[in-house]
Amino acid sequence: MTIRSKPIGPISILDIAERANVSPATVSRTFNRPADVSKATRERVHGISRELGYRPNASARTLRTQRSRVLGVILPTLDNPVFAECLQGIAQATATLGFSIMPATTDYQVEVELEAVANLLSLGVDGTILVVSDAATSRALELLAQRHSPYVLAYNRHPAHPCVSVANDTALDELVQKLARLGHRRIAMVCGQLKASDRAQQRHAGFMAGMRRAGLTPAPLVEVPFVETAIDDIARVLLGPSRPTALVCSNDLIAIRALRAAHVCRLRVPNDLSITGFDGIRTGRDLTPALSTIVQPNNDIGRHSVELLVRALHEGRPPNAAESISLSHHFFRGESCAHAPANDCATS
Amino acid sequence: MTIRSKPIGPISILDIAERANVSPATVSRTFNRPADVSKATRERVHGISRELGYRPNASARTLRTQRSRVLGVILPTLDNPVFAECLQGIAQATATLGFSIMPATTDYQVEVELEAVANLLSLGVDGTILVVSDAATSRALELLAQRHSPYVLAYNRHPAHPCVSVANDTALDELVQKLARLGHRRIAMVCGQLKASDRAQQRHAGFMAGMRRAGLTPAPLVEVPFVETAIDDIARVLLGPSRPTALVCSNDLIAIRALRAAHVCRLRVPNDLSITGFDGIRTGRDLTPALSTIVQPNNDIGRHSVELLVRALHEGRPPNAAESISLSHHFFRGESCAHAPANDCATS
DNA sequence: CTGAAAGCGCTAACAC
DNA sequence: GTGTTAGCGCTTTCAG
Repeated sequence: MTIRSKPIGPISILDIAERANVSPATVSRTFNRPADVSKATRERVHGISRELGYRPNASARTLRTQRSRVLGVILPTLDNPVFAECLQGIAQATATLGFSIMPATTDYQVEVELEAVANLLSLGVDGTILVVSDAATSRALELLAQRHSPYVLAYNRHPAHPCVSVANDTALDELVQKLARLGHRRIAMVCGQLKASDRAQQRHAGFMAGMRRAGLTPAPLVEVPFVETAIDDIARVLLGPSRPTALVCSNDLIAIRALRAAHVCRLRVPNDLSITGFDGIRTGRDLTPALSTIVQPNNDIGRHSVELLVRALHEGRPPNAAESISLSHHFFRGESCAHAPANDCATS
Repeated sequence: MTIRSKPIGPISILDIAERANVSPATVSRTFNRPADVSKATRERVHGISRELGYRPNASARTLRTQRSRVLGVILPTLDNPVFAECLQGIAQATATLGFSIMPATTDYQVEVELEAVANLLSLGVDGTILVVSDAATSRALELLAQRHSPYVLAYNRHPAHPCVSVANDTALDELVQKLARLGHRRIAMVCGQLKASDRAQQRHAGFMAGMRRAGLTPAPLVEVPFVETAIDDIARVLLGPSRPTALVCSNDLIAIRALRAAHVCRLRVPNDLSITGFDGIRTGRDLTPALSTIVQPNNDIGRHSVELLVRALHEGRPPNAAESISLSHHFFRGESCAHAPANDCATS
């Protein structure tokens, strides 16, 4: 039960060295290259260390070696389960590999992204995993590059950077084809602030391409800037003229609010209206109707980001764009998506 | 657009000192006690630092001062939005106060809690915010105490420790009274593994007290150990003999699955069955039916934990149990909760 | 108001 | 296989 009552002040390598009758260097070796130490001393040192609960001081080690075994993580917000699930994956993978993480959230503000990177740099992280608003114009990435600090983008997808992501555009194109095959003709896309997210832009581009390919005219884009008003904004569209038969939402949080908006408007989902999301957050599967969505492996996106970054670090180099990982997505057809209503189903 | 192309290797205090024609000590003072430096040199030093993008090396500073301005955070999992929302609050508050965080997740395993604390200690955190399985028996807390490392518990509620939490037991007692007033007689509680969470135990205790106070006999406790089987487990109860008219769930994630279970069993919520949760996660409000739940201020729990901890640190002492903060909860009556079905409503 | 010097705890040459 | 030594970048007495 008790953990040992000996040590009061922080224990240092010198304390261990003294008690083990060896030099501090040998203690250091015992931890860093156990093979270079005789079995006898190794066991003695380990024994004493365990007894006193000694762990090498990370700051001193970092200062000396210039490596911290800490990864910075920059995310828009943890209030969106997508990023929380991803961070969970990052936390698990880093723990396995003996790394720690220092996360910061930006609330989608680019100035905060830059500040966060500067901060992480001074904290001495070995590398950074980040989700930026727009990879093409990010000053945060610029700073990282200028400082030659290794990084991996998660969710963002850009040919000039190492990224772990899914094919946002393809996914939406495919989705539109599926909806078209279900008889939908009036399909509207709903998204948050387009300029705050390159993913949303890519998804929108895929949507437009898909509509074109299906020979359909897209309904006007519905932008819902704030969560507070999202339900009202969507309801307004649903009550307007020539209401869509399908709402394609740029993420699951919006899709869930669209579900609510449909309810408010007394529309049945999926009988009167089909709704789809994007992200595959866990909760979506437990909803009624179960949310149809393009599932991306959020935990794995985190995991792979860590693995890609750490692999490069071990090889003493930054990850590069050519190593980008494209993870596969899939469409989960939940109950929120079905055939277009009969009277709307102009199967030409 | 460009961020400056000068510096290649990491810039140190010496570089700044040289260019500013002052000693390193003066540069240090400029950052740490600006008042002790003449306005002229201060501005010169700041100018050059900004120009070169210099930021003091955190490891060196930590090693020297024995303070890192980093807080450790230990949470069960980020897959539960409760903790993700809380971490968001922690991240925001720490950023405001000039601290950084190092989170770790435990997946509710006590050995992992202990390991995480040991790890954070060697990383030199100034303090730790944690959610443990059981505050009364936590070895992680024991280690923290033995090392005199400041900490604050979030969500846990125990008289011997500094905690930021809500009155779990009271909340459930009150809830039961509300349900009784709505005519419910057969009320069952549903929770995860009781032994993995002292909150769940407290909520259960409050439930039992409330039932007693209302003169009701509680239906057998429904324990749903795994998320994978939760819906089936709950459905089984709903299909069994003398089905409850109300399901009181120990958290929102379980409540959402209970909603699903009701649907599977072709029960209408709230007409045939009332369901309540606990936590007040954001998504609950957007569901249909909107989830009735005991709302706790997750973001604020994080914020206050940080503030309590940092205040104590500034005063050079650990937070103590007497400073514990009890935040207020409230019952949000969403559409998932209503009067008991008429035929079951034995208003004596 | 500013400088010189010591040292936080650790690791990595380099000797032995 | 082990010890000696220097120094990572910074802050902090202590002088001046």
